[in-house]
Amino acid sequence: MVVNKLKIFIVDDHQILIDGIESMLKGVAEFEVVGKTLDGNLALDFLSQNYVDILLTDLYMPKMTGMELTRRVKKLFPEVKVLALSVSYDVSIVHDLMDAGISGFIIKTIGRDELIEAIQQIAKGNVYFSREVSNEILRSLSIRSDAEEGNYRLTEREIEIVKHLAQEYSNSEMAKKLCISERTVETHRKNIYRKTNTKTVLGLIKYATERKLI
Amino acid sequence: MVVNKLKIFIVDDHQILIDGIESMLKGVAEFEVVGKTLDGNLALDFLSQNYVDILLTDLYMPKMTGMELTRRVKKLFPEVKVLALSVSYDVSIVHDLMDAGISGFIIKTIGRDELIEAIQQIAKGNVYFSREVSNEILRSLSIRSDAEEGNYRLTEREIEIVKHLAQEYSNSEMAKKLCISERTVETHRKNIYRKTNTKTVLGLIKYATERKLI
DNA sequence: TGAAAAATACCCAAATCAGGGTATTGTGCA
DNA sequence: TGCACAATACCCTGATTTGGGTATTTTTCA
Repeated sequence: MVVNKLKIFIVDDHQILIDGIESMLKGVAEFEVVGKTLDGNLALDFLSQNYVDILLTDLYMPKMTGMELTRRVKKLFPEVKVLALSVSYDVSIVHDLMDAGISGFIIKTIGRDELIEAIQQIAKGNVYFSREVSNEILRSLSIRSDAEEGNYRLTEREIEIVKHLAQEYSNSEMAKKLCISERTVETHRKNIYRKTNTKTVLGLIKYATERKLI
Repeated sequence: MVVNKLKIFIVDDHQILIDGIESMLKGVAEFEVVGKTLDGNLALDFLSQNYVDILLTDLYMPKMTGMELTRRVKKLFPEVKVLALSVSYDVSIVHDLMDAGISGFIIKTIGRDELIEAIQQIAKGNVYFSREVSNEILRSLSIRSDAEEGNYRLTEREIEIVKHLAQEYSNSEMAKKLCISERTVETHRKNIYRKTNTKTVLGLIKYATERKLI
């Protein structure tokens, strides 16, 4: 009995990676690369005309990011499973990707066996994350709970203040720009320092940057 | 008359990229991929036993960086030409790479034609840089001259102060740590601000980070 | 060796920030 | 309707930073 092959479509703005992926998948009888493009829009065009099981996409692409592409694909063709491929494992993006409906996330240090395993897993309906990615997710969760046990979330206004601080505004400049009293700015700053457990602008900016608040 | 083929060796910790490169070079009659490894040390072993024209190496690799590999290769086998491949074009590294004896630097957005062109050029003894890389080099040169026309270089001591500032030391803490008077720290800070044309710690750290001073 | 640059140190005043309060108003949610 | 929270604002004090000087010693280099 001949099983239907898994139809795979590849999107990556790097030709070299498309070639690499294709080359890795070439020997696998159950896979079939049905198409590949350098650009998300062309991928959407293809999907509207052809059946595809798995979309393998890069995350960082100039015209349309992998995130954007995932959102559109899941909206228009929810049955297509999306596997993201990235050079780095930036955890902050993973949460958004999962919201977008991604099935897996692998990084480019991946070898042939892991790539095949990842595709097989998500074809079965499971999710697949590279070890490095899942470790990082766990780590970030622990950081987040640390931060939340001692402290609180910043309000929108407070984040606005942080952004201005990052742009080297002084209290009085911010007061003018935001049309509030300098006292108010001072209060926000105090509350921000207390909540984030920081003491200097630089420390705060580091905190905010690590947590992608700004 | 049959011309000798160009012998190419590939080093990259990503199997996927090795496959991609190999796949791109496959159709070119004048090239021959004589070997490939995931690790710089194995590349050195190979070079000691085999003739190679061009070594194509990734820059960011865990065990031995492309920079380190380039240095060793040029020391042991100066006739081998090295072409670096990188995801990003961090200019600060290019200068060091050229010191190390690199012949070219291409980024991974490269297509098949440009890859072939790059290899042909450096085989002839020319240097080859991706357009993005050479643009960035020119840009960084202009920044550098801007900085130098209005200002001066920071001294070693001043850079030490900047590093401490980046770690959120206060003047008095630095004075203690460095065993100097707080007045001295203040003076250094003033001089640093004047030279860098900044006014706050945050601005200074941004300045220093952009210029890779710290 | 002599000049220039770097590192050190001090004085002073103004500006800014940090940290401790309290209080009023509006908004959203239970 | 009332509570919680966010945003606003003010008071006060002490610490710290910024910015203007000058000056001495040590290092570096031509």
